Amino acid sequence: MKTKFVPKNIESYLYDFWEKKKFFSPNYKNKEGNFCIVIPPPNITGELHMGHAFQQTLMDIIIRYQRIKGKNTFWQTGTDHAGIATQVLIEKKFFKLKENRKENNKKKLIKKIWEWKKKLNFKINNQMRCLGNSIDWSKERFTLDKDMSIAVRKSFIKLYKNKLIYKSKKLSNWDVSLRTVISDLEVEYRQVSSKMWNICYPIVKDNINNEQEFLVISTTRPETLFGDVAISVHPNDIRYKKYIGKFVCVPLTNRIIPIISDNEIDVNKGTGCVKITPAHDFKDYEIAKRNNLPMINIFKKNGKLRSSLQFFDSNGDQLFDVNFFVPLIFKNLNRYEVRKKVIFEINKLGLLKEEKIIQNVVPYGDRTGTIIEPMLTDQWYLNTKPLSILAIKSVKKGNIKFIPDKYKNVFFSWMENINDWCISRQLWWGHQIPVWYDKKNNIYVGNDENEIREKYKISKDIILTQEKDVLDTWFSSGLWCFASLGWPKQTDLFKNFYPTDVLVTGFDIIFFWVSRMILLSTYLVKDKCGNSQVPFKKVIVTGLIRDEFGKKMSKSQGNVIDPLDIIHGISLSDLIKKRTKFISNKETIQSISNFIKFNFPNGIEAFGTDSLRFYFSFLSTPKQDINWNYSRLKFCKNFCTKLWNASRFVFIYIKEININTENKKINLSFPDQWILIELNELIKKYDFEMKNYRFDVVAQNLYDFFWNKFCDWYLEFSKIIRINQKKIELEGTRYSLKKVLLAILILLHPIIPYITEYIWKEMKKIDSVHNKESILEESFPSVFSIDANEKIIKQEMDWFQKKIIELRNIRIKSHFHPKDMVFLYLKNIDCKNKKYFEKYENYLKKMSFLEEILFLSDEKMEFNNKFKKIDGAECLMLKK
RNA sequence: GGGUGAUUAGCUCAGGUGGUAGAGCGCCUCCUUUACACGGAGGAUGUCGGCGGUUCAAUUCCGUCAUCGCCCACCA
Repeated sequence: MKTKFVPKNIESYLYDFWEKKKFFSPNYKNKEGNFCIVIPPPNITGELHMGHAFQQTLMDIIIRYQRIKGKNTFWQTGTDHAGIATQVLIEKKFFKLKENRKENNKKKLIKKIWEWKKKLNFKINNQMRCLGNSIDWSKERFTLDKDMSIAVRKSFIKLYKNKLIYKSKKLSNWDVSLRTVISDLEVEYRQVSSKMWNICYPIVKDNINNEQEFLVISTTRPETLFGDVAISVHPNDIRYKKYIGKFVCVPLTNRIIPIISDNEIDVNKGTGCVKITPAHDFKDYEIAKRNNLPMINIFKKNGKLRSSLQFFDSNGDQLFDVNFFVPLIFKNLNRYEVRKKVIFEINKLGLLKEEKIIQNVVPYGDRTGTIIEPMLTDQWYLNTKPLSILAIKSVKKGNIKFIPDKYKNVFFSWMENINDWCISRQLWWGHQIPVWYDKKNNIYVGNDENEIREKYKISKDIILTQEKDVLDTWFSSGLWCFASLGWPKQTDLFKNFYPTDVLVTGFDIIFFWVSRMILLSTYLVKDKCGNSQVPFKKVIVTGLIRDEFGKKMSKSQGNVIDPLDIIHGISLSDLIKKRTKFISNKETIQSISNFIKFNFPNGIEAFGTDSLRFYFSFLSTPKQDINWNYSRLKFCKNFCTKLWNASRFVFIYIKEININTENKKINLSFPDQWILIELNELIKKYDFEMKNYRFDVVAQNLYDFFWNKFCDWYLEFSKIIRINQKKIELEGTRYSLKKVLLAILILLHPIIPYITEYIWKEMKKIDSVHNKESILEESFPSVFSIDANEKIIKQEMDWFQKKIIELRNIRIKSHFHPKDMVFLYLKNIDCKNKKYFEKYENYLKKMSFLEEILFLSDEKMEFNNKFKKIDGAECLMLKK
């Protein structure tokens, strides 16, 4: 073994070795049962970030642990097509925004995305290999695979047949830049300061001679006045009660609309008068439905004002288009230009009462960052309420457990207040909805056109066209747990590994993904008895890794830490380039470069995968936010180095004392017994904490045992035994060293696979007793039975270690060099302690560099107050 | 507004079922000793956010306040 531990020298070839030998494939011979994890499929939009690396490491730790425990393990991998995110990315990257989304571009774009997918998939898989993920690559899947499509269609058809999927015209979240609808979850509300205007609406006089009166409404969106259908006040608002039932004239458009009352109006907000724009506001939409008001759509799909307004009744049925309500000057303007102009014109008319700045909350599309426009559109919905009952039940019954438990309540509160899920998207990249229309817009749902024609006996003369919309990407992701295993086919994988055991994911996608998987799985997948199947038995919810200062890592902040850079290292100049790549502001670039130059003057050193993985296991506390911490990462690398060096020592020892200790009754000395007792305790704790998924505690326990017990004490004992050269002792120590090191390697292997495999192989070279090829074939270390009173051994070791520390202290206080040979005088020591001193004299002398231990009674020697106290005895150290 | 989490050594964080506070880094002193200076030996440092309560005993349980965070809802 080389004297220096260099991660890159061992990591790359070991992964190839594992892969070639197919160690990661399911091995149905194992008797301890099956164990499966499906990966949360990374989006093909980009390479893996620290969060992925973190979560995947935890998954790999679990998988490797279960494998060593004798389970037949399988880790399903794959990637997600990530509908919106990917299409946005490719449109931006390769197509000019203006020419996109024309039907003749569709093929080009899809082709480009597939090329991109291939490239990214390669990169992502390579990263996963670097991380040491024990994945069976032959089973890799993609959410747009043909088999996935089968599962998607099967699910859609079943849900449609059972009347849980329906098409409807409703107010939906419209992203004008993407020109698609998005679901409630994809809307992100941001606190912003915006302008609020008070506008006068003239009340229609019931008598020509009456004075002109006005109702003043408050609005942040004056451009929507073209879609006003009423003014509403609270029925008990004494200020406005008298106007209820009268009419106002909408400024600029000269439409007459009624003044109505509604209990939902808040008298304290704005002026207490609300303009009702049902086609562009969710609350107004509800008010319109309650009060049987019409709805007016005023925007085109790109957010520009329509020249002819679309009128609908309160059920969403289109009534007529009217083209004389919008003045020519507003034609073809986008919503913000309209807003500006409306205010300008209204002011000109003297109808603008007030303008002020307020703090309010505005909905944005989470992928595009554009303000969402509520619009009346035809969309496909999944009625989630009936499904949620099954989902809630399976979690309540404990068939699915959340870890940490608190997330259960997050899940319940969302499930109990769930709204119908809008599953259609006006995009190209995704699963096209399996619905066909004839000329009369009759709907046919099925696997393909031929099947439908046959089933409904539709002649070839009738043209059928497929629904152009695709499904929300989360619809297919929601099937991932079972569809990736082969469902609806009863494949070996599905039969053996479903329901899956553990899902490791972040709290940020509990609603997007975890909940939807539970919803769809419990409804769609049943066991032989017809009981709902859960997609996974446990969900481990991890925290989010932030930078050293607790800030979210983001490209625009220039604070992203790339897991590969930690593994392989990166030079200063490359690091600066990488972190400033997505930033345009020169000052920001400068400050980021300065920060990097100051903190990483030599770039980032190569820590290697194992160090990173050991570090990750320390980070896996049940916290919501996890701060990056270089000093701990460094410590983790030091740990690997220590393991390397300690192993080297053990090998030197084993080689030198070449006694065969196999199949032989071994006499264990005091330190041997002690370290094996400690190892037993470690094994028990390790198992317990692994089952609790407290990898931080596992790592801490392993560290503590290995460093503080094995290296600091046991190896020191072994050196003394080596000096003593007593054959019986040497045998015992050689045996124990081997047993303990092997156990440590196996226990550490799930966390730090490379270095443990490497050392294991080295160990095999020196002292081979079996024909296993890899540490992956080792079994979990069993607890050793010790032929001694464990309690007494531990007590005496405790006494011994305390004594050594006391002696070291006396040495330091007496200003002796650590290796000076000294005489130790003990005066008036009690019997019990004297017994121990005599019993462990040899170890004490060697470990503390004592020439002699001398027991004195009172009279023989005066210590002149220079003595220190040990166990009540006076103690003096003198140089030879 | 509803929910939820956090507050422990200078920094980053552990502390299942209450019983004299732990780790890593950092700091101070000493040591290049034949596995390791990415090391060894020794040391300093905490009224465990504030205030109340339960208890023989509370960092741990309950209440309350303060500060910070997250999630959900919300374009008047």
